[in-house]
Amino acid sequence: MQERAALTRAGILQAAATLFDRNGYDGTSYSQITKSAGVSLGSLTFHFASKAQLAEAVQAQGLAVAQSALKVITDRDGSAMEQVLETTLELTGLLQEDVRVRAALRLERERRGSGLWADMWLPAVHALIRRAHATGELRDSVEPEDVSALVELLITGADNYLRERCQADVLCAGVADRLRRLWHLVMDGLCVQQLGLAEDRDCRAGCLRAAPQPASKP
Amino acid sequence: MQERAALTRAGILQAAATLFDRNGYDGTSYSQITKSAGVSLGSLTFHFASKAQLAEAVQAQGLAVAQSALKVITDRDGSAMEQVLETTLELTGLLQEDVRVRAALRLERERRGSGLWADMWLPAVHALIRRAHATGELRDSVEPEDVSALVELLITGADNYLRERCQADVLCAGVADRLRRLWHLVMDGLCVQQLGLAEDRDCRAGCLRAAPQPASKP
Amino acid sequence: MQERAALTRAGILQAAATLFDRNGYDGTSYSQITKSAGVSLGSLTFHFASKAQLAEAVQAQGLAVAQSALKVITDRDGSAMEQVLETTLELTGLLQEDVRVRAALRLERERRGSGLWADMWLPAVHALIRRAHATGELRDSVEPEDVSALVELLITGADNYLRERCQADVLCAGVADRLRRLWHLVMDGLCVQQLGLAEDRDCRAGCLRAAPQPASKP
Amino acid sequence: MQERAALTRAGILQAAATLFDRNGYDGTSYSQITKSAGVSLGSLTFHFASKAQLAEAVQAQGLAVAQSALKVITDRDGSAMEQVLETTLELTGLLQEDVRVRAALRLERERRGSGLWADMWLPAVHALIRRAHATGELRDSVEPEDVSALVELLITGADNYLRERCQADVLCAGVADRLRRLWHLVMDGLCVQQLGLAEDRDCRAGCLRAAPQPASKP
DNA sequence: ACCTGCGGGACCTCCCGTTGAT
DNA sequence: ATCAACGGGAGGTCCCGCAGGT
Repeated sequence: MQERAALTRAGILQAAATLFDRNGYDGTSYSQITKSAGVSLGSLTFHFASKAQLAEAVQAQGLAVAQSALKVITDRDGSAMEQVLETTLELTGLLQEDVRVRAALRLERERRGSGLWADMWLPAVHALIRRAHATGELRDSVEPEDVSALVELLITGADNYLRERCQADVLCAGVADRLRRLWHLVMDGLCVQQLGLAEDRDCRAGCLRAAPQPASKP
Repeated sequence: MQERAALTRAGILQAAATLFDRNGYDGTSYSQITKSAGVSLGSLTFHFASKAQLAEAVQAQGLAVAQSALKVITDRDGSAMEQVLETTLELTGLLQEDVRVRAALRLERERRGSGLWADMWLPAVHALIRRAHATGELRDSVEPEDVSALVELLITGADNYLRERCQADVLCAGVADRLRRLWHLVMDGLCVQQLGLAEDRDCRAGCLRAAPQPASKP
Repeated sequence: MQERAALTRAGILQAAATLFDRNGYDGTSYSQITKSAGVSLGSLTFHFASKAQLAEAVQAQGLAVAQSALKVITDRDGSAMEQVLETTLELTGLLQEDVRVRAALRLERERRGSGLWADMWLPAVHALIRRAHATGELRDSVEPEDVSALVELLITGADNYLRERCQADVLCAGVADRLRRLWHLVMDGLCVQQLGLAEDRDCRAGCLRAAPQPASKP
Repeated sequence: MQERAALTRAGILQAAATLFDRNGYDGTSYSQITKSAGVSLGSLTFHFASKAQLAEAVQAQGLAVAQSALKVITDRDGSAMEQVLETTLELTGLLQEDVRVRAALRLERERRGSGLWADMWLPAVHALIRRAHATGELRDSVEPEDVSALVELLITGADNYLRERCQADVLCAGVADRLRRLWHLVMDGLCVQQLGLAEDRDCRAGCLRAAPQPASKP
């Protein structure tokens, strides 16, 4: 009966992620989660000994989801800055579509949780940027450290931007388009020559069409 | 005896702003506030009937502080984009120094508070940007609406960036410098020619040296 | 400025009586009273040092009102049982019309207040009943003590009956008529021969037509 | 472990009934109840989500107790008015002995609780009275509706009468006797011929001897 | 004498995250 | 994996002083 347990666990995680994303850590109670996941309180505490552990599991799940999505990008070829652009687009796409990722980011912000989120993708992006700097893709006056910081800052800004504009589980194509344009704006401002995103490898095109994540019970 | 009341009220607001900024709305309790402000619970509820009202007062105060600070900038002359740059620098400076402003922004994000923060400064900035676009200060490929959105997004991103790096009431000159560089990075990317900020009118230079706001009791 | 004080005091008493009657002692708060009476909280505590004292004043006022109304009846002539009947009618009339009396009775029930209400009218009624017993107006099998108890019980029952049926400050003629019939029913059951109430001395006829008491602010 | 839960629940109900009966709804606090029932506050809120729900449960319990006690009477034979008399005696007996019934009645009076108490027994009594009227048991001048109203009024009056005279959980035989005499007084006044209550079916005789309900912890 | 603004805590209802017995 | 029980606060109301003005 290991499968049923895993299913229950996943249901709890999904419900918890949805609620944490919407109401935050303090704003989410056990009773809300049990109600939304359709499990008993005992079942919940069996799988997750405490609320903090549950939050950590939600964070870990969100990070894992994002990490595997990013891996696809870094495995492709392309100029360094193009990869940076694609990474940021992928992250904002995830932030828009996947409650698990959104919840992970929100939880990390609300609980003093030693930068796991940034550690996941910033090092790779920073390496790319350094490479871009070395190969002359960036303008001379630009410091690599500043670019990394700027990207990080823009990602968190985009998260809040999405949070204000979009209801939970409602995709807003307009906002997505705007963010995509903003990314190009910033990137082009930083680069010597303009970036173009090849259509055939635009991973986010698919993401913006459908929501592949499992639906949560209301 | 109006003065004592005003003093008490201000003390409560200051303590509440500090705590709201640090721990958020849900994370701040009446007892914490009373302890920090050194007043009784009865006094607190006399001035602010409910926690929500207190939060609104804190928000209003923060907005007022920011608004008056911004007014100084828009009254000066300078090119449109220079004023935009100064405005963003001023806002990030306030976000770094003044708990009241930080608290106001955080509270608005945590409570569905109908965008008062953005309404305070975005319209003016948007007008400046449109003017810059009309006078050819911006690159041709840049849409004014996108620039406004980008600035908004960067401001909220900067807020979170500061929140992670800096403790409350601790000035981090390094972070301030970095943000200043980032602003120039983005602005220069958007503009036809590079912006320079005249030293003699750099309002933020003073802000980054000292914290003029009243200290709160620990 | 004694007059203004008396006026304030009276206003407070009126408001308090209305609220005590409607919501009971525990269900009525200082803030409700001050709001309804249009006075400040300090003014209230100046006139009545504590809530208990205020309640006692309301009780005393209600008793005084009832007492003076009853005095008119006992000064008239008529058979003993006729006077008992008129007294009960008068009391139920007061209970229906006058919040001050209603409040006094309710407060006495809710606070262990040593039977002042009953002491006001029961002795006189008991004396009348003994006289009726002695003069043969009552049936032989009837004990005077039992009749007194019955009347007392019926009065309190009538109070509750009115409280359920009638909204505050709304006169319900139907209920009044019914109570009058009930009184005759019981009295006639106790007496050797039927009682008739002479029209020209029926004090309650007037009471049931109009509400002579001062109106309270809502 | 359903039994322990049921036991705890019953204990809470018993303690709550005792306190509600003595101090009323507003006058009874959670801490009093937990102390008296010997359970923790969490346990209380587990069984009854709110004070209002607890009050409703106490009311429902009291009504159920009274209803089952009345069922015995209506299943016996006897003249209509005899059954009315027995019903009233039974009700006053319950009001004297059983805190659960007393609490139910008091709670209904204090909280605007849509006449469940009266609905429980008044319809049956009213039917009996109509039958008595049809079969000529009542005097001609008596309206059935008035008799029903009179009985209802007397019951609530008796409740208050008992409340003033008797301490909680203290049986006062004298008062019980007096009430019994009063009932005969009123009934005989209404009827053509005197009622007698056969000794062998006097249900209240047993009630006045012992208190069968479970004792509460002080 | 009369009134007010302000402040002080104790207490109440109830929800929360958590743990034992089974 | 569950039912039941546990306390610890949470926000909020309440009744009431007390200094100061008129």
